[in-house]
Amino acid sequence: MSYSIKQVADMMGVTTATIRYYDDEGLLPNIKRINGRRVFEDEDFKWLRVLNCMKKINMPIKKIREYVELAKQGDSTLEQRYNLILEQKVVIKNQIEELNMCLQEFEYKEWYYQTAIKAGTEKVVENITSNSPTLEVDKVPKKYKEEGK
Amino acid sequence: MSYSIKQVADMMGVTTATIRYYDDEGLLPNIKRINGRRVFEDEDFKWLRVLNCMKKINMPIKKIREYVELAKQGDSTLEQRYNLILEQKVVIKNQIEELNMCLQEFEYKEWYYQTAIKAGTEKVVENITSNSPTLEVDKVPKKYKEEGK
DNA sequence: TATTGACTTAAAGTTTACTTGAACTTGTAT
DNA sequence: ATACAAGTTCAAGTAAACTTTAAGTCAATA
Repeated sequence: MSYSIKQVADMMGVTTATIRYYDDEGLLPNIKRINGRRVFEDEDFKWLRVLNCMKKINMPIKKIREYVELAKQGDSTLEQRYNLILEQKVVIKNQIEELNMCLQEFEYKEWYYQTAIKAGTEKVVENITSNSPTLEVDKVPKKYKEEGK
Repeated sequence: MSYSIKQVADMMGVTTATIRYYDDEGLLPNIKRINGRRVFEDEDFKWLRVLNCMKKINMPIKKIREYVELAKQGDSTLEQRYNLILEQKVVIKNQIEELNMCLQEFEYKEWYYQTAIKAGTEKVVENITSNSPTLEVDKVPKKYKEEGK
């Protein structure tokens, strides 16, 4: 089967302009063209799935392109790509952990508002609330920093 | 106890300029001043913890400010704030689910590269790989869309 | 044959979230 | 007394990731 840019855009939940932008940025190597139009094949979805993930974990386009460039160089970069994947696994796991902390905070807030709504005021709830200055800070740096450029 | 802008910035993992920016954007209401300097107290950390979470789930500043504005209006907005929290809980849960899908994809990739490295080439692994066009699309829209403004 | 709709490129514009710079104030240490 | 570190405001600058616009191509349908 083959797919138009619009079909792929819909599958990824973005606009066709965004797909073209990704292509311009070198994130979509080797996409077939027919009469100048991009044609996506089943084979291309292997990479599109990974790209989709990389976008979701907020990897910057520049970093995704680095991976693409490595892949284009073939077997000599297998180790590098493997390491990149391992690093990203750590990033994902940390993100999940942080989100779980946030979920807890929001579950507390849920209870907080339920209690306040019952009482008709939040004055009642406030003196129960903890106010110790503990903040959940990233174990891993904010977003992705340049690691020597 | 009271804390300087620098101490709070460090706790949140951002710069003092970012804290000032948040303040300018109305995300830090009622911060005490001594000689014009911001002074944070234990009480303020209740909100800072929530703010920290809202940032981590990528709530746009505009949306966070909406919540702050509601909170400033007092008990009459309890229901609205409760609903906002419930919505955000859904967002967090979806994000966690998506990240788990990504983790799986990356775990597959980990195996992929281990296998390829052993074989010395990825040619061997490629014909095992699935190439069906299934993409994990957001159940919840990309980021936060305007919900009627 | 004419129109329509989906595609194309290239360049400019927009949005968000900071970041930086310049000029100034204040409390503490030498 | 003087310097320095850490704070302040306000305005302008930056980076990333799209988004929009303009002008054009192409295949299929009325």
